[in-house]
Amino acid sequence: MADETNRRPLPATSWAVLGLLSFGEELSGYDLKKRSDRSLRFFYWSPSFSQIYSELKRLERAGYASSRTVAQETGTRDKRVYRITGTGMTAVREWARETPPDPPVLKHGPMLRLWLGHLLEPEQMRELLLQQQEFAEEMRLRAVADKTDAQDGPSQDGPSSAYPALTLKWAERYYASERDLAAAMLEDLEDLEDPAVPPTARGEQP
Amino acid sequence: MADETNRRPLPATSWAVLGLLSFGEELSGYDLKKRSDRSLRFFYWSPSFSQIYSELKRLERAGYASSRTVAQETGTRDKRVYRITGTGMTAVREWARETPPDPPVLKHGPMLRLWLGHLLEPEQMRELLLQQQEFAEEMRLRAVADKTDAQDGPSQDGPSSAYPALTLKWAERYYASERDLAAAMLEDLEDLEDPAVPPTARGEQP
DNA sequence: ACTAACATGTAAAGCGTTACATGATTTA
DNA sequence: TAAATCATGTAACGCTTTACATGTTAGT
Repeated sequence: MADETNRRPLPATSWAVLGLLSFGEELSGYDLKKRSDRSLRFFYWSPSFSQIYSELKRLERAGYASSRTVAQETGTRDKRVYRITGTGMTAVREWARETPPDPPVLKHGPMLRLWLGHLLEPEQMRELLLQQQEFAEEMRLRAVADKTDAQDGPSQDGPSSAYPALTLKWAERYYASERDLAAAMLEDLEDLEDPAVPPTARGEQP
Repeated sequence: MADETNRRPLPATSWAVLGLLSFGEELSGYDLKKRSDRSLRFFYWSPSFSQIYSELKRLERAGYASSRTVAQETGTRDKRVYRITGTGMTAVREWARETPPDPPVLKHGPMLRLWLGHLLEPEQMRELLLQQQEFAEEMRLRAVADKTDAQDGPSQDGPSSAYPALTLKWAERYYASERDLAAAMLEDLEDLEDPAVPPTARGEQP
């Protein structure tokens, strides 16, 4: 039963978790965290285990998900699995359609350091940018891997995995760009430290 | 005097605010919020007024900043202005040099909606992407404007504004890419909805 | 037998926002 | 003289993480 005492709108994270369930599968908190790391992670952040567990409780309280315990074979262990309800499908659909998204937020730690370049040695700035390139390339490769995973296992009925695949394609390009942006800034940095060759003198006019 | 009872490491936001002070100016909380909106905002998020005020108190308690009240002319109004201390400069320099940055975090609300494309109408997805393009272009233009502002007003002594300008240049490219990524996804979406012309048949072979 | 990974949570604490309160200054 | 902006905070609240607690399963 839905507990309708909570009239406050749910935070985006709740909808993200309910979104993971909206593909129709019955999943445990642990499963949801893994799915989250392979999808949400690339364009939204992936919530911690403990938050996923508490979001699931909230969703159940709201009537948007139902749970049951599953006992495995002979062991006494029981795991709790969640499934989206009809009410939940209606609610998440309405949220996705009607609630205008907040502007994207970027928290870019490395760029924060580079902004404080007057406190760093040039070598440290280069190091930061190289690490950033590596990170971006690694994320890009993971997005590619998860995209092919999602396409190879189209599973059964459920909704098409076309849109998740589309966002992973977006992520692939996003991290490629992130990688190239680091490379470009590396060049800008060299121009700055070597004023003998001003940037306008490179690659202009034959 | 520094209150050394607090041994916990400061959160990144504290360093960001101290970073704003590390350029040497004496600034009020209000000033800092404005600076933040014109620099940090593009690659890190801009904290709220109330958080800036509480961060300033924490920085003063830690001995990293000092404040004094300034009375304007005849009015009884007094404003509090902050300046970084020597200890503060040392601390923020060490933080920037020694503390490895967390990986960049992106919270992309529009992409979260698009990932749930099976809950939306195609027209709504197009609308989301168009708004995203607009947003990205607006941010890009603001970064350009703030970059020229920063270069035109090199002010007096202080550290060079070269590194802030560099990060604004990065932001300019970042938001240009964000804009183009939305356009690319718009095309992918059309390919998806019109399977008569598969994507591989566009622009390949003569 | 031991270790790593699986699995499910609770508790405490801090981060960060929104709403609220207050008052001065400037502009229309 | 009314409204908008400048300016400085406090209080309440909720989001989110880290640390902790507990036990199972699978591999070596």
